[in-house]
Amino acid sequence: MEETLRITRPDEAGAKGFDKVFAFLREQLLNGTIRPGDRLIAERELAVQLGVSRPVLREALRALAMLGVVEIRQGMGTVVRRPDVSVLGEFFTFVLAQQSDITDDVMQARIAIECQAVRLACQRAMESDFTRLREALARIEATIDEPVAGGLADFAFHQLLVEAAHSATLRSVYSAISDLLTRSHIARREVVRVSPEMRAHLVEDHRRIYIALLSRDERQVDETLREHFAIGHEFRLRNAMEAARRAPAPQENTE
Amino acid sequence: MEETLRITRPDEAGAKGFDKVFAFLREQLLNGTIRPGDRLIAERELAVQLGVSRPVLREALRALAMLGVVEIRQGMGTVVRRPDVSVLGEFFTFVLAQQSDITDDVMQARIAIECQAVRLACQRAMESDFTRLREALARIEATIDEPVAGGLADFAFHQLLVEAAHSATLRSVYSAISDLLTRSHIARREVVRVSPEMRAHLVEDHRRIYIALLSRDERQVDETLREHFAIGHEFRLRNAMEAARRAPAPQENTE
DNA sequence: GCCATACCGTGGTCTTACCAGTTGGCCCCC
DNA sequence: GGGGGCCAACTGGTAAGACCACGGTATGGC
Repeated sequence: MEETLRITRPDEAGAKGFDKVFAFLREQLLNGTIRPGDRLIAERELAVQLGVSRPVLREALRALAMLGVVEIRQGMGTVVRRPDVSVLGEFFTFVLAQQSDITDDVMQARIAIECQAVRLACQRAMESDFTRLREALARIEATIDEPVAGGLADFAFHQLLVEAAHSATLRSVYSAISDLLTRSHIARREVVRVSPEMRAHLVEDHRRIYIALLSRDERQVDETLREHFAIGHEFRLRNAMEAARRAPAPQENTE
Repeated sequence: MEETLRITRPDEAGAKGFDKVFAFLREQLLNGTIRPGDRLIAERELAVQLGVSRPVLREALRALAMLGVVEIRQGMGTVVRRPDVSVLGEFFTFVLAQQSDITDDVMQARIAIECQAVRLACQRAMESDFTRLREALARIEATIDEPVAGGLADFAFHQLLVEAAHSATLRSVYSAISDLLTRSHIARREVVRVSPEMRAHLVEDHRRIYIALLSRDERQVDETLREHFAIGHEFRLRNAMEAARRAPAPQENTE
């Protein structure tokens, strides 16, 4: 599999050019050799040190900038950033532009994170978490008749569930995922009205989750949450069928 | 805010160079003017048409490639891709890498993904998935005495569990996470030996997961998997305490 | 008719030069 | 002596032209 190895082995790994540079920087960033806030050395010098031309180095830097790992500013230099979820906006825009059916798949990841989060929350949730959850519950109840505000309240509640786990990783992954789901909701805002029975059910459903979390029983809260998602899914399917002729449009305000 | 507009307005929007090119391609892609599967015109010609140099155009193309929107292949040309969630893996790798005490926290995300994956797998797993799981199981058994190979076999099994869910999103997130965990394992490879009783248990534990998946009972397979993780966690803690004086070093080969 | 080779188009890279913001120091003027 | 403006030396941003490496295709010999 090893191809005829090059005579002019430049310096290190088999990769060359862009791949080499990208891999190098990636490694430095992941290893912590280069840390957020650091300022990279100048492009010209860095290019020499890595044994590549400046354009190639710039390609790699642009790629990293696209991932939000570094920030390039003219005259200032290139500094390492701590990437946050804001970068995902660019990406999700492209994803949603072409495949709208991805939401179902992403939803699976959301359920995964959220269910694990509530389990963790059973161990780690503090009084302040419960307080905020109660407030969110009240807001869900108060905005039950408003499609937009109701959806936001709903989302806020679930967000707080994840916060209660006090896990930075779960929080990061979840926010990225929920960002995508939120965008898709907004994108297809040909709102299907929420039936009155459904509204009452929504409040009760979230309250049950809250109660389950209060008991700090991992299994119970997990299952309660899964039921909530299952019902939301079923409801979404029903709506999709009813409104099948104008668009495959779910509504917002279900979970 | 509009700065003193340039006399040499090149052609269109206020942006110039990279930004102009990126915005142009972005627009074309989102508008559907360029669709997935299409092949972009050659770099040289495209650069001329856009009124920029080739390196700049290449920077933009690399950026898009990083987002998974296009795929650049030497000799073939640049083709538009249907972006999928696989890009998230690259992103999460960077995001999660820079949170301080990764492993424990990331492990929670891993459990989250894997447990959801096996649940989905209960619905979607095909015969081929089971076949590969059986093979992985055999490999675990065969390499039970080899620390490195054993760890790989262990990892492969869990990887296959996620594959069986047939969810691109779960797969992407999982690969990013497991990549990080693998790194941390390698980083602290002052291997603590796996006790003999533990070895026998390992094989049996994975077999139980496989059996549970065979039954396609979501609850059961979820719980079996969680037990597996819990035992691995406990074992890791015990080892950490035993070897407390030289480093907080878990071993590889537990889960 | 088949296979090997040369050709052509593609991305991949290098080189060199110059343009454009930022910064900081130096000098001149007040 | 102090303050403000100018200039120089950074930094990244862009341009042009050449060449290399890879893939497919066409064309030649066999």
